[in-house]
Amino acid sequence: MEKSFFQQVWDVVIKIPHGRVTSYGAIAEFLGSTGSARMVGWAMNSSKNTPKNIPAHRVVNRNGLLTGKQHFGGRDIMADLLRSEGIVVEENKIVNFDSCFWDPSFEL
DNA sequence: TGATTGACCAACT
DNA sequence: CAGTTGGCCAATC
Repeated sequence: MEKSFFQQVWDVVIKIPHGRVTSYGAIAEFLGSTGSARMVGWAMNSSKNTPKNIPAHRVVNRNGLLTGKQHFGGRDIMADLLRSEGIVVEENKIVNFDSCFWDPSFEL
């Protein structure tokens, strides 16, 4: 059985270290194409459809902006979760994004 | 069953 | 500098 694109995304996101973040494009590129970045977002949306707990709050856009925070059910749930992990978030974006950025192709 | 959208990114105009 | 297009895969209308 071959994993679908979504399952591969989940597998990578789950392996993100605590207190670390990554971008949709990084995951998509790791999987093969930057064009699949949109699918990563969809995978997050479907993440609730899987028994695995997907730390989608650790996945942000290329600018470190919390684009999908609105999908967390609340307004600043995503930012609050990131702050809880030691990540500095301000105005819906990660301040030290460059410091806590995690590249799947680099550490995985 | 075909067309559109979707939490993106990069390049082109 | 800002707006548009192409790309990728899957789900929803």
